[in-house]
Amino acid sequence: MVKMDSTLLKGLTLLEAIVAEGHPIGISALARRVDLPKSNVHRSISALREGGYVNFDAESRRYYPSLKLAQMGRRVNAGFPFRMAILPVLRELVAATGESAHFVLLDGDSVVFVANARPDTTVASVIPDSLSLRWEDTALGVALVSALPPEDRARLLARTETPTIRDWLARTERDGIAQLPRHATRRIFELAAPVRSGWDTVIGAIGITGPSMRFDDAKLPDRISAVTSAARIAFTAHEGLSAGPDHG
Amino acid sequence: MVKMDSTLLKGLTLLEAIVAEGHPIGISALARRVDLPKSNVHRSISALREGGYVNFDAESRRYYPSLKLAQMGRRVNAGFPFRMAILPVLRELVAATGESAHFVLLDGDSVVFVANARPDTTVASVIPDSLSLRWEDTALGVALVSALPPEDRARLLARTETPTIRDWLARTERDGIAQLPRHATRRIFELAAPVRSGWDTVIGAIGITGPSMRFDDAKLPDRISAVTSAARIAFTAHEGLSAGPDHG
DNA sequence: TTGTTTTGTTCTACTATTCAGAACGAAAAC
DNA sequence: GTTTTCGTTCTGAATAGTAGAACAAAACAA
Repeated sequence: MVKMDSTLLKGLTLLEAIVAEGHPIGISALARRVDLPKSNVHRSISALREGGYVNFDAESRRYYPSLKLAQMGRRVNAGFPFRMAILPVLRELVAATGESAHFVLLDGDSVVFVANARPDTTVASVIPDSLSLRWEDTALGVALVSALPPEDRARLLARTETPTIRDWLARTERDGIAQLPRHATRRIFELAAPVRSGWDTVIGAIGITGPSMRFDDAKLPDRISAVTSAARIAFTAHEGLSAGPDHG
Repeated sequence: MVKMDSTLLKGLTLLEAIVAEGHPIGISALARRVDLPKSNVHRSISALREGGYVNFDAESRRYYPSLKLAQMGRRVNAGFPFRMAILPVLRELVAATGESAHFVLLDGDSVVFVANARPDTTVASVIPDSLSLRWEDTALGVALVSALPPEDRARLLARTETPTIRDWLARTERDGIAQLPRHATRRIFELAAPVRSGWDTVIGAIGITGPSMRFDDAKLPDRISAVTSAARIAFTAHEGLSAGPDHG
């Protein structure tokens, strides 16, 4: 076993617990949640406070996360290696199709929108960076999962209740592209393909979205080829990058 | 002096350094940056890795932040007490003016967009949550700074090079509202007022933005009164909340 | 190639820090 | 008024982090 700072790990777990709580929480409740002595939590939280990661509501004597994490999160996303590499590809996809382009990564049961590019023209629906969506709720997610190794795909499938998802997955695997002419709740269409690294492991998905009214059968072949070619060049053009995150 | 986990604090500083770097970085460079022994950094970074906060690029043997922080950041922002309290006020402002409404907090030399609301209609420019902008680049920031205690304002002014900013600040202080008919780079107008707590300390700024073409002198008085009244009710309506973050 | 420097990683004895439970007054709840 | 829960401080004992040396593997220079 590798040596490491257990104190640091415990503190981070504590921070996660505070974040997960979603509202200000007191020492005792927190100690119960993470199963640690009160005095211990009290000391650790002092460090988090000193570091500026949590605020203290003096009136209710409760702790809640400060905005520091939110700002660090933005920086992380902005400088994420994948993002830097993928952005030019997305811009090209926007130029080719005139629609918004997106790149997503899998994280647990969700897809995270790591990078987005949109046309200069006015758009109705905007996807913010690092938005997290259930994979089965978007073509990007379906495209990604369709290309996963069987065991991983099975594990994800076991946890979903969407009845038609298996058909959609099968169609996507056959065509190499996930199509969604009209999103269930948002009035948009989606077109997405998995992105593979040089060794054929899936690392994400790339795709475009736009108003459903622009889901035109005549334009479809061109758009499909634009998306698939974007997926192809996505990482062959940037081989210098590593195989990806080793977590998640 | 209060007792606290110094290991945790050191680890967080390390994490901050990795995030600040903006690109993958090795152990030695990192150790130099934070002025700590290599072996020390190595051990701490193992914990960060175990926690899923940093990834390891095996090829270059360099470390970079994972997307975990980005996702935690989103959660933090979504559940931030200020945000919850201010959102209804913003929605009302949107209803009254038909333009996008925003609430910002000061953080260092920047304003952070903590909460945003926008009309149902299509909008060209969208401000994402927790966007960070230099205060002098937006009317929201000018409104906030104009209401700061003299010493704080002077400190911020000393660090800016924008020549016309003093005039703008003076006008804002006189009128109680910051106006910007046309943004320097983006084609929008801005209208903003400082938000004070019950004890007359500034805690943020509230305002609206929209296309410059809609900066109509006839509508201006109504919009100004809408913004100022929103600033007034912003925190009298939510006295239950504490005075705010104790950091920043 | 060869030699030199820098890198990431492991090991160690020393020491400082965290641990866990008890104890406390102050609020809340009953 | 009593009991429970709360946040906080205090301990000795035990553990975990410290800093420097040592190492092989890369990267660099000549």
